[in-house]
Amino acid sequence: MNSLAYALLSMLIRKSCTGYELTQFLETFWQAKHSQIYPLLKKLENADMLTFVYEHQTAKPDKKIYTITPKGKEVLSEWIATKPSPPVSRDEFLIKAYAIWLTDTETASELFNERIDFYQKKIDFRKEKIAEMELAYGQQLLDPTASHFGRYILFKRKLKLEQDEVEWCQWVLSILVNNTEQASI
Amino acid sequence: MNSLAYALLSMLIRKSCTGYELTQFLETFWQAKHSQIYPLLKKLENADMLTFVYEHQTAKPDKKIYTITPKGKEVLSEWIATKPSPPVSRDEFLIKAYAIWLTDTETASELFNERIDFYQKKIDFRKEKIAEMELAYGQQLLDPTASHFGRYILFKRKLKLEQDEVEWCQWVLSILVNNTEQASI
DNA sequence: GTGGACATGTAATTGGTTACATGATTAG
DNA sequence: CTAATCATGTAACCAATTACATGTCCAC
Repeated sequence: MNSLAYALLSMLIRKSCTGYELTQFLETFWQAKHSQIYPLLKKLENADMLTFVYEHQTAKPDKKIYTITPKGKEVLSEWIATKPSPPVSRDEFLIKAYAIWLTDTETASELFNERIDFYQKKIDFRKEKIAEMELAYGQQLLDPTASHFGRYILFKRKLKLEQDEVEWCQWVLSILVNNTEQASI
Repeated sequence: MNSLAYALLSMLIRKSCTGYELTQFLETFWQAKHSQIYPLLKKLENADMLTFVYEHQTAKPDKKIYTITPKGKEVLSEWIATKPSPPVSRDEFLIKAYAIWLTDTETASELFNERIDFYQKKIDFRKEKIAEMELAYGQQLLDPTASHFGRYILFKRKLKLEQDEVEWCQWVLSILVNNTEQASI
């Protein structure tokens, strides 16, 4: 049982999903490719934590819809109370930012502008999803025992993070621009 | 050449270091254990991007002090201008936060309180380092061509991130507490 | 006609963690 | 006397990415 396994269980306890859906919606709190997810779902099924049914589709490939079992629920609930291992973040951009003094203003500005674009798209997506949730569930989102609570607080966290990233990039850009002006006087 | 290799080069271009030092100071923008770093330093040395000298120490093991070569500098500089791959973050706590509705208020509060402690320590450390930098280099930190610039902007970013994390945890805790009160009336 | 969404899987490789290994010094 | 810091390294294992593999439909 690795972290990804618990991540899958925590999504499936809210609603039954296909591996394809899990791959897409996992992004908020974990990242994994389908090549890691499909074998793991099979493993969890063998361990009696999941079951699945086929849904036949014409024109599209058949779906395998996975559902969590009582055993899966138990295993997940017990795990939540254990101490989480420290967060790991690996971001190539930060290496480049650290070494940004080696390059020219144009290259530096381009890097930061692309970073802004990248996060701006995330912000738009995030705001849309938050608005959808608030419209659909309203005050119920602030009930810690409701199944949408976790997703809601995570999206709020991510939005702040993404907005701060853009602000920070703009701050750095302002320094870069300011410096270029001074140099050309 | 993987991301870690560039992370090592970007540290070594600022000043020569031992593998041990690199392991410690890398934390801001990458994470790696010494078992990954030592073999990679050897590999970079074989590729003529690094050189090293032994520093004999009595009572402590000998040090290998690595220095970047002109080739290493060139390879690093060229890499900076290339498009960075998207950030990857894996945080077990977020899985637990997502599934927090499954547990009781006490367990949930403990998780969030421990998270606050974890980040508060980081904030203290970060503030100390920023203060040190500002004292030592002052306005020079805002010069994008100075070697401290990258480190400074990264620390500023990290501090904000860590402070926001604590604020968010406190917001969630306030919801949890508020809800417990209502339930017990 | 090309690329993307849908949908699932395996194989090969690289990246990263844990454990093994050594050894002196210092602080609690 | 136990744990932590300094200091470097290897081996075994697990986690994750990239590449291989298949097939239809729809939009541009």
